[in-house]
Amino acid sequence: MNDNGQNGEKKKSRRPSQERTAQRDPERTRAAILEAATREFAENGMGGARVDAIAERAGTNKRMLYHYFGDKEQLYLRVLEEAYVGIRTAERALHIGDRSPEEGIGELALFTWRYFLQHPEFLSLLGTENLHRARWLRQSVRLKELHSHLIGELSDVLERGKKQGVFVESADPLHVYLTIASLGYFYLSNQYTLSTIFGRDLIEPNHLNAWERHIVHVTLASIKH
Amino acid sequence: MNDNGQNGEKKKSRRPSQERTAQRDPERTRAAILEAATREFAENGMGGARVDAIAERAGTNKRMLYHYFGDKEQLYLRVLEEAYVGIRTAERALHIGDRSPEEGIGELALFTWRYFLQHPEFLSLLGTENLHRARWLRQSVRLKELHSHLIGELSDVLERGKKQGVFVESADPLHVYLTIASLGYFYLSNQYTLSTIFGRDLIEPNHLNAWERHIVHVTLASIKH
DNA sequence: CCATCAAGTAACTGTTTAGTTACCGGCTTG
DNA sequence: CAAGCCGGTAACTAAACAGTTACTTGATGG
Repeated sequence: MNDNGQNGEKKKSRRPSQERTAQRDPERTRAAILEAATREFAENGMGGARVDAIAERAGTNKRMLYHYFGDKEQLYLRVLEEAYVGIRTAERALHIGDRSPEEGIGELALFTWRYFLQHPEFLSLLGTENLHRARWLRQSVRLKELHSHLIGELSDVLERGKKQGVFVESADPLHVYLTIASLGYFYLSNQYTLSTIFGRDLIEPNHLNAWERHIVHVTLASIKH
Repeated sequence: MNDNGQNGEKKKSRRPSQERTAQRDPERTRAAILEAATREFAENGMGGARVDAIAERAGTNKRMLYHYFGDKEQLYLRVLEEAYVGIRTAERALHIGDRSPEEGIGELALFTWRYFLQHPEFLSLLGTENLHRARWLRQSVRLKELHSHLIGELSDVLERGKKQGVFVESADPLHVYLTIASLGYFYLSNQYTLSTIFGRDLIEPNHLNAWERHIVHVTLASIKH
């Protein structure tokens, strides 16, 4: 079908594509690259991730990657942004203000823990971004407004609890969120070194459940009267 | 050029007992490589660290690096091991059992927080090692015995507190340590993304002090009656 | 004073990597 | 149906990389 000497002029003829497989689907290709990049960056960090590996995982090639995302750094930022959008979107659906203050905080703690547990790639991306001192996140314009909602809603719940006399006056919304996130993040993201040095498999279901209860307990114990 | 003349020193002392001109200094070179590697790995991770950069930072060259440490991976493991030895050694000097149970736990929490604060490279190395699922740490033979002392001593303090009725029966030594470490680790290692998304400079001294107090408060609140 | 050996230097090598270029072919539209 | 745009392929390139080799320097003991 493809005749190399079609007009006799030797242009650098390459190997003809023999098996024409998939139909064209820009949206699918783009999404596949993003997902493959998420896995590759999460597993290997920014320095360890390979552009070739991403293209291969996505079932496409580097040309498309550069076409859709510019370069490795822009692709990485895109991955990071999507990861943040993912957790903040799920968080909004919680509506922690609909319950009693105590239940609301417990609910947020449970949600955060379980989200971390189900999205190890998010934790990993955070680790990588912090290794680089938020070099790429700081350039993001999309993410300024994304996080204020969380603190606002949490602040309301705490105020309500204080008025009802169940929470101490000193309870601070950022501190409460950092407490919840700390306990989940460290346990999961450092599970490999921790399991190694303490000789206990932290990912075992019983330990996981015990730690989930512990997070809720610690969070509430630190702000309750 | 520099002829000392005297060769009357016929003691078979292989080492020149004093006053080495320091042109050549194996011990110093070795230490310089280890320190340079610690910084390079902490700043760039395993995948991002460059062997050339380590040699240059150490004021030497790659030949010496490979001569003393074998290859990049062995050097990295060495750096990681030294980091663990550093914190566990400092920890032992605390003797948390010498005080009342409550003071002992508070002391451990304060120490851990301040050690993390003063050794950001340790946190960074932990992050890198966990990204790779403890691939190198698991191969280490030196580190099996290093950590049991911590849990043992902590366990004693908790038992004493339970007998005195100040701590709840459910208090678990590993959970207590993980709580302390979580709160310190997450705040510091994720300070860059956190400061960016929440618009607050977490490394500012007032915030740092507030978090230090918070860690002690949370830790004790979670185990006290 | 010279043989030896360890400390140290610098240029080199084969491979890997991010990013580019040359080319292909289906689809739309004038 | 020709023109050309757009999704897609694969080979290519310059630079960066981990690791090696050939060599120099200087202290020490015989």
